[in-house]
Parts: sequence; C-alpha cells; structure tokens
Amino acid sequence: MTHWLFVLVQTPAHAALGSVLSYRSESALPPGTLVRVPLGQRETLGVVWNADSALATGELDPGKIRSIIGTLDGIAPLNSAWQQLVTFAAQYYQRSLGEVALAALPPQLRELSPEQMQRRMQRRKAQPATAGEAVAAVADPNRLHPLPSLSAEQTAALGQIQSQAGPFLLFGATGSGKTEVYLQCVHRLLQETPDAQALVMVPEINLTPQLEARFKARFGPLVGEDAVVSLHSGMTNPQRLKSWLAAHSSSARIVLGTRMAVFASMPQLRLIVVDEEHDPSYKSGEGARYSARDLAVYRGRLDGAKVVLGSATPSLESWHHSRPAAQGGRYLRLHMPSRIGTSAGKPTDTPGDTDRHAMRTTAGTPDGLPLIRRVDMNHQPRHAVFSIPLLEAIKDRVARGEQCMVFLNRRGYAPVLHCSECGWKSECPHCSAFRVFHKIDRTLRCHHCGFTERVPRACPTCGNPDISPLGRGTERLEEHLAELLTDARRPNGEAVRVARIDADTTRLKGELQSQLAAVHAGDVDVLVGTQMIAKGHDFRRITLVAAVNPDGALFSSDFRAPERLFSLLMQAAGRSGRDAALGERSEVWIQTFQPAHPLYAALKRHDYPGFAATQLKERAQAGLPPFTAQALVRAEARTQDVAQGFLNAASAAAQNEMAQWEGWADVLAQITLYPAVPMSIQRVANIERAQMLVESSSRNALQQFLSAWQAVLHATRAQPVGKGLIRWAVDVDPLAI
DNA sequence: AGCACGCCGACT
DNA sequence: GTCGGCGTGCTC
Repeated sequence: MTHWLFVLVQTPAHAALGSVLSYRSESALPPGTLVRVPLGQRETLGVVWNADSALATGELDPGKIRSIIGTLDGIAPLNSAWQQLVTFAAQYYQRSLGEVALAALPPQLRELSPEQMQRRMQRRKAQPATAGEAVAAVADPNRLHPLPSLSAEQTAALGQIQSQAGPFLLFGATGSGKTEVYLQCVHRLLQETPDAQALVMVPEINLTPQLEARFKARFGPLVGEDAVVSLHSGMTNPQRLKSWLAAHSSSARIVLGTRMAVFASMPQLRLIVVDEEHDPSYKSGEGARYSARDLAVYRGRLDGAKVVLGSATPSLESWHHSRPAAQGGRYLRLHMPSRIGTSAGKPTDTPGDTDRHAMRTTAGTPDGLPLIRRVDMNHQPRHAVFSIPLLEAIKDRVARGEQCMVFLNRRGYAPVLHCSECGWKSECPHCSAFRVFHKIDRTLRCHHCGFTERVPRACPTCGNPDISPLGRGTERLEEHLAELLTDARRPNGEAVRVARIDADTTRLKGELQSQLAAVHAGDVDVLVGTQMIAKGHDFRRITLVAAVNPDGALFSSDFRAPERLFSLLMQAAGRSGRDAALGERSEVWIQTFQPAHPLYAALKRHDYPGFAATQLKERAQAGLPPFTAQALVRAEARTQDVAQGFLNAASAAAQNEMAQWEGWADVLAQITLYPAVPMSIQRVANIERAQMLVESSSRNALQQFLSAWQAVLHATRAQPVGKGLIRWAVDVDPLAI
C-alpha cells in the first residue's frame, strides 16, 4: 500500500520549492524518521515531517511524486521535542525548515548510504561496552572520590537549582566555583534519574578538551568514560557522527559542546548548562543565525530540562530577564560573589582545578578579587605604550618570579603601514579595510578576505623607501616589551622570557595547548596576547594582568561595545591571582585616557550589577535591546547601489503593499524600517555589503512582520531592482549592527 | 543549495 | 577540435 510522506530536505527557502516535499512510501513512517530520497538528479538525506506543516502541496501533480529510496534503519526517529526545536528555530530565525533540520544533523549522515549505515550500526552493536554495562563494571562506590565540599554560596545555588524550576542565571565571579556547581548538578541528575542526559555548552572549541577531561575524570567512574562525548566543529566528521549517535541512542549521558550542540538529539535530556552565556560565539554568524543560548532556554521547556546559564558578566539580555519576578523577570538569578581559595590543610588538586577548592580565601580584596588599578595616560609621556609605573610593576613581578599577562586585542605587528611622503596606506585592494603588517613573515595580510602580499620594499605609489608601521598589534607589543625589559632580571639573575599567544602563533593544531603548557610550567615570565588568553584558561601564577589600550570600545558606535569591554576586562582580571597563595598581590592594570569613565569605575569595584544597571537605563532611554527587538537584513552585490536598492525596494514594498493587506496595518504600525546603509566594512573580497535595520517594541510584531516580509523579499529579488544581487539574509537579534 | 543544460574563450 | 567559465532553471 502506498503512503504519502512529507519530507524535509536541505533546500534554502525559495519561492519555487516549498521546504516540505511529498514522497510516496511502501510503509507508513513516523515523523522524525531519517530517509534517503531522490531529489532531481541526486539522492539526499531527508527527515519525515508532520503532515500539517505541508500546506502548499495541494496542487502538486501526484504523478510527479517519487518514492523514497529507503530509511536509515537502526537510527530511531528524532523525537517530537527535537522536531519542535527545529520548527521554532526555523520560524524564529527566518530560514526554511529543511535547512535548519538538516544542518542540525551530523554532516556524515548525509553522505552515508543506507548500506554503509547498516554496517556501522552493526559494528556498534558488536562492541560490548554500552553505558549500562560500563556502569556495572566500574561503579564501585568505594572508588569514587568524595565530592568536593562546597562554599555556602555554592550550596545555596545548588539548592535553588534543585528546588526551583528555572531557568537560572548563575551569576558568579571568576573563581567563585561555577564549574563545580555545574558538575554537582550533573552528578545529582545522573544519580537520581536513571538514563537522564545532560548537555553542557561552552563558547569556544579551545575550551572543550579541558572540560571533557574534567568531566571524564569526575564521571567516568560513575557512568563510564564513553558516556561523556563532545560535539563541536573542530572534530572530524566520523567523530561527530559517533558522538551524535551516542547522544541519540542515549548511551552518552553527558554531551559537551559548542553552540551546534544545542541541536543534538538527546531523548533523555534533563539538564542544559550554558557556560559563559554572554559569549558572542553562541550566536551563529551564517545559515540560520541562531543564538544557542536562547535556543537552550527554549529547548529546556520542550524537553522538560532544567537550564542553567552561567557567567561572571552576563549578557544584558539575560541580566534583564533575571530581574525579580515581581518586575517581570523570567529567570531566577543565583549570586555567587566570592572567589574561592585553597585552604592550608587540604590536599592540592591538579593545576587548573581551582574551582574545586572549598574555602574562601582571605587574601587580596575582601572577596579575594584582584585589585584593579587605572593608569591615567594623560600624565604619561606622549605616545608611551607602557606607562612607567606599569613597566616598574612588571619588572617587580618578574624579579619575584611571578608571571604577568599583557593584553591587546589586535594581532599582527601594526594595523596599517604608512608612507610619510605621499600618504599611501596599506589598503586591501579587495576590501574597504587596511591590510595588517605581519613582521614575522614580512607580509601585508587582509584580516577580512585573507589577501596576502609581501611587504613592498618601498612605497608602491611614490617609491619612498621609508614606509613605517602605524599603531601596534601583539607582535609589535611583544617586541617592544622585550626591549623595555632587557635589563630586568628573574630571581636567578637570568633574562626575562616574553612570549606571545594569539591566532597567529597558534595556527597549527596543538600549538595552543603546548604554548599554554609552557606558561603553566613557568617557562614564560611575561605573556602577551589577544582575547584568546583572556578566556577560560587558568594561569595560576599570573599575578598581574595589564590591558594596554582598551579605550577604543568606550566610544564605539556599537551599543554593545561597552558590555563586551567590561566582560573582557573582567575575564582578563579573572586570569590574575587564581592561586590564592599569590592572590594577595594580584593586580589588574588598565591604561586609559579616560580614568574617570564610569565603566572603569564600576570595573574597579568589581561591580557588574552597577555597570549593568547604568547600561540598561541607557538602553531603555535609547530604545535599544533588550527593550526593543531588532532584526537586520543584509544584502551583498557587486555594487553598493544594487545592494541598497534591493533593500530599499523591499522596504518600500513592505510599507506600500503590505499596508493594503487585510489586518496588517496594526502590525506595520509597530515596525520601524530604517533606510539601507553600507555595512561598517563596506566591501569584502570585492563584494559590496549593505544592511537595513528593522525594529519593533514588540518581539511578536517583529516576528509576524518578518515571516510575511520573507515573501516580499523573494519577490523583490525577482524584480529588476533585484538584478545583480548576490545574496541576502535576515539576522534576527543581531549582535553587531 | 546542488546539479543540469547551454553557449563562448585558451589549451592538449 | 575539446575543457571549462558561470548565467538560467528545476528539483516533491
């Protein structure tokens, strides 16, 4: 008997092709079943979908409907919660269902034929060690380490998470022991609920190996090491498939991953942790531009899983959502203000496990937080990169055998090369940006399109041999600092060892780990680097962190720049004095021309709530998120005119045509469409880029508008104004405007 | 998005 | 004479 199926395949939203296609099948297959289907000349992976979402298939000629090729036997259908998550994400982020659903699956599923799949599943079955057996084999309570004892703050937070529904915002200072709270949440879950699964997300791939090691060490004895898997884009396709299958079959109990992991199929999901929830890398920058943090909260509701968002500097959105319930807050805020330190009597843990220690430190500031010092650069020699007191402080630390970290968020030697004769600058021929001078290999590199050339011997326009670097990046900073420290000595009388860690020094696989290891081993005295070194890594012997030139973000046109700066400096501060024995002397130096700026004043007090209150007040007054909802439409074309023309035409069509539609006047009245403008970097790789902001005080109205406007945008593209347009995309809740 | 078909320039 | 550029069109 023939059954009619609705199937999602990977197709972008397109007027001519609905995202749900019809196929015939010999047997009825439940929604969520993975199938292989013919599509044009090729054969592709599809997901069986609910019939009711396929409204547009009515007029299709039944003779054109082809049969599915087969199902992926051995893989259970994706469950209803997963389907709902995909449905929501597709709708909210304005992409086709098929695109979101198929992108949420491991890439290798698309490539394997059913036969290959069959073989793989059989091989899995042949292997004995399923999670259950592993538990039986190793779950000897006597071999389990006792759980680290918790501080009062940690205990309180954990108690709240146990007894309340959430979602939770775990607002804890760096070193307050957030990770231990996550670990114990997971621990209780695994103990109390047989088969329950937990999802733990981190922002960066760099952070997953150390997290995985820690989770395996902790939970291996309980559930088996194979029950802890990772999911991120740095893995090979076979590895990703393996982890995905383990999660899907529930044999993995803990999934650790980056933003993509929010879509992992986890039938028994009961807990989701989003660590460093403020981190911008949770927002996807291509395809469906989803926020994994926001989807995690949504998914928690669908799966009946508790959601814990954690940060020392929460996003203002999450902070706002965690205001008291009486004021409309939807998240429960859990506060852990104090840093935890080692207590004298306790056995020392492995390095990097600071969070385990239970007792509060008595060192440093009352809460064990580093002292923040502002250096007024107005009172320093002009053009000085390092102020005299900072340099002295660094020398002091080195002389005492302590480590320093100098932080500058710009890699390369100098951001621009400049000819003083004719004014030539090292512009990229393909982008509206300067190429960065990298001294190490004597190149000019465009950080936007990758275009690289050797540095010219003389000015390309006037022949002047005397072209000079303008400004400084980490490479130059490292060089400069090494010169300034030539006479400084370590306790043993040897010279200072300066090292640098940034995207350039860690390009090769494993380099980051080995360079970090060198720092941990004490082979480095002064570490120079970009934000890469500010995130997540515990440097126990660093007692001084310096931000050389952070002022740029204070007056940026990006309204989120202060939030990011505060977070970055706070995180950098968190690197300092993690070893409590040294915590007393740990300091963070900020060189600034704006020493009285409220952002730095709040930072000095370690006062995120104060900073957030000021920012939120400004946002409310200016009508910015989280008090309004935004979306951005970006367009790319060979010329700026075409890109802007398309956007403005689509805007005009919204205002003229959609206003005529029955019942739409009310929605449109709540929408503000701004004129199209060039993007801040207008041209990249010879493509001109423009964008248009759409704003509404009502998230709902914005959603309704965008869904309907989608068709208008497609129609606009087909018209003469759309001629020459390369692509366009909608970004809902954009992070940068 | 793929993948075809289709019509014009520099190579075995 | 072919290989290959990317313009247009179609896929249940």
